[in-house]
Amino acid sequence: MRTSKFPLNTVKETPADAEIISHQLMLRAGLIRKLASGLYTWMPLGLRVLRKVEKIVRDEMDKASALELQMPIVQPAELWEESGRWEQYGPELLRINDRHNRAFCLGPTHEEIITDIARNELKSYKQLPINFYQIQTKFRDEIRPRFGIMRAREFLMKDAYSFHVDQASLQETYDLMYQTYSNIFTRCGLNFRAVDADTGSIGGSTSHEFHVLAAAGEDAIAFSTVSDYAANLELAEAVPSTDERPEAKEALEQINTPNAKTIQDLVEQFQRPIETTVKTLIVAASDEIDTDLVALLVRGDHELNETKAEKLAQVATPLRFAEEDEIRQAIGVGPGSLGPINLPMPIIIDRSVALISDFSAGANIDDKHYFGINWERDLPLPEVADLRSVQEGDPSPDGKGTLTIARGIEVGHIFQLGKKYSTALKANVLNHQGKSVTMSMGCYGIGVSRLVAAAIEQNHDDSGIIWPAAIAPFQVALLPMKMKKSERVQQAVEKMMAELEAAGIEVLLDDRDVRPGFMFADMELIGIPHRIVIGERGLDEGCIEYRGREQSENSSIPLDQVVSHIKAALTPD
RNA sequence: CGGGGUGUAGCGCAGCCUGGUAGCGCAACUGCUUUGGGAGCAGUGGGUCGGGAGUUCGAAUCUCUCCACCCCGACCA
Repeated sequence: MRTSKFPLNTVKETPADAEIISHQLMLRAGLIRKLASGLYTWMPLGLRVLRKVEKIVRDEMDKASALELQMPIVQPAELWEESGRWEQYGPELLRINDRHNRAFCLGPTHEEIITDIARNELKSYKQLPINFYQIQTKFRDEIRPRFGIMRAREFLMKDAYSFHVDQASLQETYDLMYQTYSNIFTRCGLNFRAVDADTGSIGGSTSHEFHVLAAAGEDAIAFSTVSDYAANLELAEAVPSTDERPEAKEALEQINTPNAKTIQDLVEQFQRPIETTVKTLIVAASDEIDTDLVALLVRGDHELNETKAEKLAQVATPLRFAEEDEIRQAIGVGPGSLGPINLPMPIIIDRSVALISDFSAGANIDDKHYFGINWERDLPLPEVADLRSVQEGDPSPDGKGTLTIARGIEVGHIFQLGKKYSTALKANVLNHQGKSVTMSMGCYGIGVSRLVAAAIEQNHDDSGIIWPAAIAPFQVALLPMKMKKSERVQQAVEKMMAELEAAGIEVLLDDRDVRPGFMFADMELIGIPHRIVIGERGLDEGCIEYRGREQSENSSIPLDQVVSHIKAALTPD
């Protein structure tokens, strides 16, 4: 390909409305253009990258014996009513009426459609297991689309759905998909982690998210420094580093603390170690108990994990912190002096709180705190639960190593759906005994367009994108110096171009009549992994100059060795 | 949807407070010179100042209203 036939549309200045680096670079490099909020055109250069990712995904899915099909984007309301999601899904589901005023929606996902296919087409256990997939445009009317292609309303997704006669078969395919996903992200050259995930509202038992590690990630994930353990921060189990509570040494003492409203104040004014302070958080109670409020206690240096708190039977869903006047009414004290002693409501304490002695907390009297509180001596030990978010350096729950916390971009998610949709839509097959059984289902998604943005988040420098080899739009940038003036350069470039293309290498020849610096800057911005410069200077020695996108020095390569050199550079390690 | 912010040439911005012929840089186009890290000079084209209404002799500028877009939160590939 030649730049004269393949306009690059690069821009030097960063568009004002792009916040994160991948969005900025995708606009600057001319990969995408915005049409409206959350809607993007993939320009020719960007589409080449998208297609490469698609090809890798397709390749690995086919290897895993999944079958590609393609379902409609527009879906009839009836199927969604049958699954119950027409009501459930909310405004993210874009609903439309046709000319006959029949209700449809734009597919945000395809469980209903594929389950309808399955119940019509699959009759026998002999046809199972089977795994269908498609790579197709999805539409979700996101509340707030942002970060360009990363959270767009229209996006490209690979979604797969598997059907099974029993759980064991589902587990087998699930494991295969886990491996397939690992292969896909590895081939795309990404640093990723498979993370234990919340099954949330979709239901089912087991679920993993695949996260690309990058600072711009929207999710915090915790993972072990030595093992495969990784979990969403909301879900990572907080394991105390000690398992015995030390002996009580101090006497219980009520202290005047007129200027201490926060843990920070207490630590600074009274030299109490922060690890022996306790935060008392008052939240709304669920209907399961008689009181309106519940107290949750975590150590002063820990953060309450709202997801974990919400899962407690005593706590209202969604979690709601009590207002100051509610607290005053119930306890007769403001939020700055709360503590477990004489607290007129159920108390649930974090595991680590159960393991401290001689700790400090509010006295439930304005401007007073207790120091030297000890469980069982001064008050009974309340219910203990895992309430806090893990922190960097906490022991890994699997007992191997400690936890590191990083941000991740979710590019894949695999679920064991179980029978949620197959039951709702009555998708049954006959089993070995000739009995009708409801099929079990798995579903497996990859955000194909998001993956492109994630790859940039993880691979860029000040000059622009650094594509991982497998998804680069072109493999080699061929840059002639003063081609218009030099017959010799012209001939050498044409010959080189022909040789590289004959060897199956994707070359972008910059045949624009622009200055060298302009070419270099453009090729670095769009992230071509390998660069060949041909000029009079090198030709005198019978050489070209080669530089990898991540290198800072040129190397000279004899003309007749260029193809083999490039081929070697393109071969994965 | 709640909170914050921005709309002026393809992109980045100034002008608005204090109303009076719409400007700068980049990009584009033409010509000449130049050519190993985003060239120089000369010239050219491009604007319903987000839309509507109002105030005024006169509105990019003041008022009202609608719209679009961006950022923070709940959701998710």
